Amino acid sequence: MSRNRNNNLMRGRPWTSQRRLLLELLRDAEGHIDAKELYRRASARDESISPATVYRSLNLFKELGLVDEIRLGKVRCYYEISGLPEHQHLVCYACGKVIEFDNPLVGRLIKAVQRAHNFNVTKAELYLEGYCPECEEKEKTRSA
Amino acid sequence: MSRNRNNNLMRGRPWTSQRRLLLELLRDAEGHIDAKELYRRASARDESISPATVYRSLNLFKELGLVDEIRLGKVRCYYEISGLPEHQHLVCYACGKVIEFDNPLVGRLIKAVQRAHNFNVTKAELYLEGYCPECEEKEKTRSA
DNA sequence: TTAAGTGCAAAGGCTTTGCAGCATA
DNA sequence: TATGCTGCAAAGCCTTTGCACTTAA
Repeated sequence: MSRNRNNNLMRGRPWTSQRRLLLELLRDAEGHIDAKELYRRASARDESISPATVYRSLNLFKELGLVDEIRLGKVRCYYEISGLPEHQHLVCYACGKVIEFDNPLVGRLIKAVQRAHNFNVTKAELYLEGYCPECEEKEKTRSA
Repeated sequence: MSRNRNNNLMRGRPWTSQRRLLLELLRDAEGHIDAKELYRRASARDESISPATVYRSLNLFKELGLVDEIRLGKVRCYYEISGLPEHQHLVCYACGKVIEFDNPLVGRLIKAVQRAHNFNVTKAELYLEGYCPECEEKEKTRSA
């Protein structure tokens, strides 16, 4: 069963040990992880794996719709398994903390834009940046 | 007056010819422009300007809040003058076309998140990706 | 068996940095 | 005059690519 499922996932492409490992790590990551960190974790389990394979696999996974690419904060690129419950990102400009949130307005917004521009929207990413309560407090203290 | 205004913009930092040129080009760009393109346009007017200056200036402008950094499509980084009317981006995955739109729901969404997480939100970016009407049509034709 | 994937190392882009000279304030 | 900016060139990062070897199907 797992075999069939993975064949489907890969749409006929070879199901290699590297791909299995990378997909497993992406699943375990629960949230976003960047290519560098993914390579680091993969190396820990298979020390011969190369960065090239990580990048090639991520591009393949993206193409197959297995992962979504997300850009957060300082132009870093993160990946996460597709099909996780939709969520959006709120990033603290000062400390870099990332909060994932979800709000029903996002869905309504997507539908509205979809209708207005006749676009077939396949991906939505809302990125909010600002200061978290703690950093906001520090900021105030410092300027006072 | 222009002198005072620019001194304020720069918060005491020197108002150099390069910075003046770059800010002028950013203003003329009307929308987003990436560092590479900005360098190209700057070179046309001052052939001795260096990429290093462009990057250094963009970082400074960002720091001073004069421009916003925006990530679109294939992890490219764009800049635009702050304070333009807020707008969001809709990108066609197939042809790369970028549509800027605006929707009042965005404002409501920001306020809701702001309240829910007690964040001082300073920037909001909504990125929608999908297929524009033309590419959607081609896609259908091809698979039929 | 054979098409496809992998590791390695090198090349490519974009961005940052060190340094000596130059310009703004 | 004295910070601070600039150009240049080199270094740094991250990502992609060419090639010979290996592996899944």
